[in-house]
Amino acid sequence: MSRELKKFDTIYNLSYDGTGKSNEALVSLDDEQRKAVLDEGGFSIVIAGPGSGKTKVITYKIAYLISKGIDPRQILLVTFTKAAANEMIHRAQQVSKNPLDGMMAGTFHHVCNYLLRKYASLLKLDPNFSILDEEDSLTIVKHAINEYVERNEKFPSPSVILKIISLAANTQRSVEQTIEEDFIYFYAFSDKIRKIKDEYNELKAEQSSLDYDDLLVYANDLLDIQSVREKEGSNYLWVLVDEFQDTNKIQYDIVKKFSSIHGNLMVVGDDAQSIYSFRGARYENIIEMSREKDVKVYKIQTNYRSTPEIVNLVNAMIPNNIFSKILKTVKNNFERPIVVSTWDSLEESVFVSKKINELINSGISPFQIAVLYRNHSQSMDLQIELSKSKIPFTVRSGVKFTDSKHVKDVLSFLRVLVNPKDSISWMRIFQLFYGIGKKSVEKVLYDETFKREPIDFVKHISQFGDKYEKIEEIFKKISAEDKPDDVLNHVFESFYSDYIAFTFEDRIERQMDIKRVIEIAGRYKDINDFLTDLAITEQIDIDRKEKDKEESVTLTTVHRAKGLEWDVVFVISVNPGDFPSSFAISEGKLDEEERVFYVAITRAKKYLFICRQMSGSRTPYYGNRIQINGNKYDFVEKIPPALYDHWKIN
DNA sequence: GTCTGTAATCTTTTT
DNA sequence: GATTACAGAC
Repeated sequence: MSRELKKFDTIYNLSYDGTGKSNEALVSLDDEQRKAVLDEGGFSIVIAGPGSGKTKVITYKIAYLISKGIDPRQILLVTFTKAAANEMIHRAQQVSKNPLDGMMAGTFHHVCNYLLRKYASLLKLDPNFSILDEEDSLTIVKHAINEYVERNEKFPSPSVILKIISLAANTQRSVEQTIEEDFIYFYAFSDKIRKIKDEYNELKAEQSSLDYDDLLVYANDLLDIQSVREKEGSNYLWVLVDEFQDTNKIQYDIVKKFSSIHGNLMVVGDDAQSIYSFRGARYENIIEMSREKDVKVYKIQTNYRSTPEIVNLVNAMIPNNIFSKILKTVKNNFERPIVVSTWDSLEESVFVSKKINELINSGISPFQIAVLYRNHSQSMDLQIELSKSKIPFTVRSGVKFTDSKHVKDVLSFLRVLVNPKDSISWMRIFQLFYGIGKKSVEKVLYDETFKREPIDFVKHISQFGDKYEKIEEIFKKISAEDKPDDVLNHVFESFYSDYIAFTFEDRIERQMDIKRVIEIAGRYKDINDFLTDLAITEQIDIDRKEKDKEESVTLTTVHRAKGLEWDVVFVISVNPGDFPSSFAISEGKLDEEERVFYVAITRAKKYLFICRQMSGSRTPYYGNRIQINGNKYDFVEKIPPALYDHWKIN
């Protein structure tokens, strides 16, 4: 492990202005934070409790490195979302007053995508590959299933198959091993599922398409090539990884390879906040790494976010406390968290909505209020209630805008232009035209000439019949070299606008959506850049302006609330079966649910309301309603009663 | 072969 | 509640 940095014995070296005279920046860090920032190299882990200034540590770390003369291009920052990366760069820039141009920062998917486009030829990949979302992947899996599974044969559903294939990739295990360890119930199907996976991979290769997992898998393979690892690895003198508790096996491997040359790696995370095990995340990565040789472990455990009352409750609920953390608090006493019991979901919605109204009237900004829930459907009643009360709200969970049919339809045109082999998109396009259904699509897709030169072929596709005329017309006017918004504009004006008007009830909204897509596309010169960003950047806000967001209450799943904070937080539907989910109860995966709950309650700065329904959980799908009284899966039962006030609403 | 209306099925979390 | 499968009309 090389130590490229000199040891610095004073804290005066980091400055706002880069002159080395002011120590203002470092003084604003506490002792725990400062130790982590001043770490001089090698492997280190920062165990960061919620609200302990983790972002601050990373941003100061970056500023510190830059003040030592390290080129921003020598730093690789991997974060959980693109938004987090942007935020950190922005703040690091403010601290250091130095531009951070050229710094590599983004999610694993961003970093891997970058590598793959750059070195595609080494893996015999088309650099213009499409990125498949879950729906696309599922479509292909279904095709693969048809190859091996008889009609009416009893078999796990396509989405389960995809889940198994995906988990296997993320944990770098074989399908058989994955089934044995995590899906034992499907043991009898192991052989067929492996065949389906092979077929699925072949189909993707034929279409030059990669799914989300492939981005990681191929990038990891790429870094196994010595020349690539050495070239990329020596680019990065420092590697920083945020939310390390949510990295999975393959991501951990990628990190190791990136830092294999210089050996300066700092990971930041909190094992108690690991909530992505369904895609292979292992908080054990932190523990494993902490046991490696020469690793330094820093703990930052002072909570700057929440009131002492909230921190007390949080401390009582820390899951799998391996590093025996206990949060310290710095804020003044305020109010105790409140457990609110209502009869059912409707009553709960009415309560939350009324309370929000009160809080807003007392001067709290709607922007500082959030409602968190375990799954999206739990927000439906509340959405209705908030609308009735005319309380503005923004929903972060649910179907992503870019997943809606109309948006995917128009994007398909862009996708086939850059990657003509993308038959998933061709299918979508063809079926938009009246009179073309599944059978016709197959006929075209299997046509030899089409297979060879799809784009040229569609310019004469009307020889297949009159119903193809419109397609021919459109493709004569658009090309891969055009700007993305020009292509979309043409598609929209020449037919898709009419298609919407003819097909959908909510035509105006959908047409507006497409216009907004075109507007966003206008920020890009290159079609592929635009498509890639849409595919792997978490949220493209489409229907709301920044100003609207500031004036509205946030509704979100706990998963999407990661890293965020609000003055007022309502956690709703904390009923056994809802939260923790019935799924987790039946699978015996309660520890992860506890961590999700922990993440939820640690988002609150001043007011925390934990809402539960006495009528029991509303998950009829899994059979019996689960009674709440005395239930061992009841989170509220686990909180010492002295730490909260109880309100009973009726 | 395609379109359309209705019945059946499934429902966690996300890049 | 949303997607999918199926049946029957064109």
